[in-house]
Amino acid sequence: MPELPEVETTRRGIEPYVTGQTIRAVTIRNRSLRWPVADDFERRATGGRIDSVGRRAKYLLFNTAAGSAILHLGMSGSVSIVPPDTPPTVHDHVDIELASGDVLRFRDPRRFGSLHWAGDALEHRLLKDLGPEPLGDAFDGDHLWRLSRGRRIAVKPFIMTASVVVGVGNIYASEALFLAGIHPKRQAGRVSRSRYDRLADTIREVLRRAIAAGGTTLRDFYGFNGQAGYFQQQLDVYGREDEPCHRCGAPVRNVVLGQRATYYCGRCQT
DNA sequence: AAATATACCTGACTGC
DNA sequence: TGCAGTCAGGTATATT
Repeated sequence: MPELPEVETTRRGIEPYVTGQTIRAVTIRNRSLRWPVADDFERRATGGRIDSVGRRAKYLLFNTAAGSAILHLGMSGSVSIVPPDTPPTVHDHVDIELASGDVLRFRDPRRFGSLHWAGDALEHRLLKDLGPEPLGDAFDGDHLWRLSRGRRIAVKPFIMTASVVVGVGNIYASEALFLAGIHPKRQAGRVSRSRYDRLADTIREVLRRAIAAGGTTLRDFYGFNGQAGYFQQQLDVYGREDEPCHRCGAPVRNVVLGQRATYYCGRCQT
């Protein structure tokens, strides 16, 4: 399941193959993604030169002078670079053929992903109201503390809210809260300023480490070249129900919080 | 306004 | 072996 580290791993993987390439053709085999792909996507994208491959939150941005393709991998999406004339398989929904002959291929079995075109990607409705990048300068403990005052929502769903901070998905939310020693059910408005400083640090730390490890492969995430990430080997709590806490040895607990599996140590996290 | 529920989808897994 | 049922989860949107 792509979270920010998986998307960033993908971005870095495809960047050398895509940057500077002109889009020769676009083939969309299935437009029924999370939102239907616009009818004019092919026309607007074809012929443009991809000057850079960017990322905002978990959206990949293929930037041309005329605008950007905005690709979200959803839960099960992946992109790969394949040689010319590689036959598509059942869930290969979009091909972007480059001047080099390589094809940028989007596969998404569950079709929770999406593909848009925008003249200015950052002004697109899906992007314009997003919170700061967790690895950027605008994100710190003070930001979390200010936004959380008076909020009764549990801290875990709070840090997973896109208008608060982007890119903190279910796995890394549990991990960051463990490292910060904060109970996931604690009300966001009742976490102290100093603990938010610590939490901002652990969010950055866990995301950086996961990017360095090539992402987390839990079920069906693989990088652009089919390579598995290996951050799952470093997970402290996620998916470790009843196994001993790495810090104190107490069994890791699993509860559902806001419809999401949540893992934590009942002794270390308060 | 904030909190919570819903919708989208299919592969992987479970239990019979 | 097969089948029905359950679960997973990102996130915009609808509902409370």
